[in-house]
Amino acid sequence: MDPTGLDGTNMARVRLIDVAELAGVSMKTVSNVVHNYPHVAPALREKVQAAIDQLGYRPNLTARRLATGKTGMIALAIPEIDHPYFSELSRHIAEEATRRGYRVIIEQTLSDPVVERAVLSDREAGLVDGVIFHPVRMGSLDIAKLDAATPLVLLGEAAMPVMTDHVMIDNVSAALDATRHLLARGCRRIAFLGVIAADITGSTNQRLLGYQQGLLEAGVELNPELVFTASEFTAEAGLRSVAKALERGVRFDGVVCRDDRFAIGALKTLHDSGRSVPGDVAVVGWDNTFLAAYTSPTLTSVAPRKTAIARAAFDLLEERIAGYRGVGRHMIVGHSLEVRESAPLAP
Amino acid sequence: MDPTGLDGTNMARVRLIDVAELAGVSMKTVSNVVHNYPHVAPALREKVQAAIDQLGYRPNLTARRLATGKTGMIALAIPEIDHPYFSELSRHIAEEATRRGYRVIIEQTLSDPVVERAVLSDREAGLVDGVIFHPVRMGSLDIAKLDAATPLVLLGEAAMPVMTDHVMIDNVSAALDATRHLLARGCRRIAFLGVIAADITGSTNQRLLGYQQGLLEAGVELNPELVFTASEFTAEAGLRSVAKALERGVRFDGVVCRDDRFAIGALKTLHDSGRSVPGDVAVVGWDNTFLAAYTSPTLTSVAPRKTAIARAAFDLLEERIAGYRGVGRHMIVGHSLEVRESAPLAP
DNA sequence: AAAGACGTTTCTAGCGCTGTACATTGACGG
DNA sequence: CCGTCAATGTACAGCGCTAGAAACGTCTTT
Repeated sequence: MDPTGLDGTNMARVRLIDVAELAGVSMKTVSNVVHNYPHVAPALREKVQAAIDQLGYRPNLTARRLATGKTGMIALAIPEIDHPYFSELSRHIAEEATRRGYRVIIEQTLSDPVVERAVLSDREAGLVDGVIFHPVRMGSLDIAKLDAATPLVLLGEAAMPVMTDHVMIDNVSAALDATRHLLARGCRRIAFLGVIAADITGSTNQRLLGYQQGLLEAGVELNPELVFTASEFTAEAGLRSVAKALERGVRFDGVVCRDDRFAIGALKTLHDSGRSVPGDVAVVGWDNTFLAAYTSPTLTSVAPRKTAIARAAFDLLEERIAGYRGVGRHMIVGHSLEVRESAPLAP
Repeated sequence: MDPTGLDGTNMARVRLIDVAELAGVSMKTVSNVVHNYPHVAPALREKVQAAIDQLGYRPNLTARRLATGKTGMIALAIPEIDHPYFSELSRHIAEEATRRGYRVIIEQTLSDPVVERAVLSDREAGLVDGVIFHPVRMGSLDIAKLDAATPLVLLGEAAMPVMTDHVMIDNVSAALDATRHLLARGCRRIAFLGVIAADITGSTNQRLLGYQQGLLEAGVELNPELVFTASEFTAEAGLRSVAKALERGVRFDGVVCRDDRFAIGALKTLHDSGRSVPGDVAVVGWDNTFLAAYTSPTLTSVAPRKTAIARAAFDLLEERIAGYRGVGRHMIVGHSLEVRESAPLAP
């Protein structure tokens, strides 16, 4: 390796000490200038700054981290980066992170329990100051067992260990809102899409609960045949699920979907089968991803306040980073129903 | 700070030396075990491993980085995380990264030149081993000027400095394919959506070029009125652009869209105005994001091979990381036309 | 039995930065 | 004229890990 960089292969990095020598001061003084420490004589500060500029010095963040013990990074662990809900959430998290001076490492778990476990183990590796994690397969117990020192905030409803901070929306009440909305339109045979056999996340159950509550309070009888099941969380599966129901001759005039992707699948089947939305069937989605605004018809959707989720998650995380060690806080973030064409306001 | 962790506030991290002491060996031996160095006596290895397990030791990655000079991280800088194309690309990059043992820091530039510049400066901060960057506002010159030591690979067509590696698809030929496809269906009045006034990226121009070539070779006259302009890169803007053309009475039987979002906007306007797709107008999108499969009708779309882009970018980046300092390589990645309902094969 | 040869383990100097402890200076009051 | 204090600077010991050099057996070889 040629530290002179003459051969262009290994331009030696400029270090603090190089700047110090050029400026004729100590490392600490340079460091003080870099950090805008107030008690540096103006003349010296100028001289040091000149040396920094001349050499093009940039502090080595890794070294800084080792010295300070802070990494300035947080990990965001989500099932899939390119799921619209998660990519939109990621964006809000990324923006909040920038605002608060953190960088974000994205970890894609693909809902793989092994990966989920690995993500949590990383907490201990000194890589990040904290982790925001949306678990799918790990339960409360699994998470509680890995009681690492690194702050952790959970998203979603899959697991809610007592000791861990948590941010979520009130799924029951949101599903209730969606169901009431359809009821107010006059729908009486309202379906729920969909239950998934292998679903370990609590979300679906809570949403189903809200849906049932809604029917109950309107005096509409629960009809098991109207609870559709799907094989997996994809638009395709939602499409098939609705198609099968239609084949079976199940009749319904409204659908609450646990997911925009299901809703998109539903819209497509309904459209392909010649039904009109919302004329024949009103459809409500969930997550209010940007897709909802561009389907035909546009999609009424339950809208979790993603910005608020990001902010709340960071609030909790930063308190943990600052040293809070108390019991887990469970934070409920607001939601609304974004009303569009697939289920407009009551006529 | 209480290193005993008795107060529960600052559980001391287990360090290499702690393990070494417990096992009664040197740090290096523990390190050898951790790294699976072959020449460690089985008995010792076992003893050390036991100590590691007992203490729950996990190496401090920051320290390792400082010692080795490798961070094992790469930065991915993209305009928007939640743009479907970029979120899908991110996923492929993330998976390729995992495969090759890297972690990914996501930087969202929001197409802000200041942020773009900052991202490139980070290259020098020793934070990452390399950067994969999809520039929008920075030109070749700007990028070339910041000749940092950290490896860089560019994506997209906005800037192509001679010295920098580059991965892209052949936009001209892809647009040509799309146009030919419509021509083969019998379309003769084919529109292009859309040109953006403030567009600094070369992509649109290249796509426009391919579109024009296609018309030319089919002997169809170019009609400036069929080149639609949009105010920004959103579905909404695409929608308005097509709506305005319809209002003006512009007639067309096909549209090549430079972007799936534009295509979605187009589909929506056409649908709302009572036109049938592909009956009255055939539509081709671009990027083949997952949206394309779930619109009604489904969307025929130019499909860059995102997996190949991710792989190529990493190939180039790893060569740079390994020490390659030659001129920039410009890698063309394949594409295809994913044919769906909005523009089916010729009847 | 001495000398190599080799496999195994220890020693230790960094990696670049931070922060504490300490030294120096000059201003100011008594 | 000395002591005190605040304002500035310097020196240097870590942060936890890596990796090359050196040391230490142990086993052959002569």
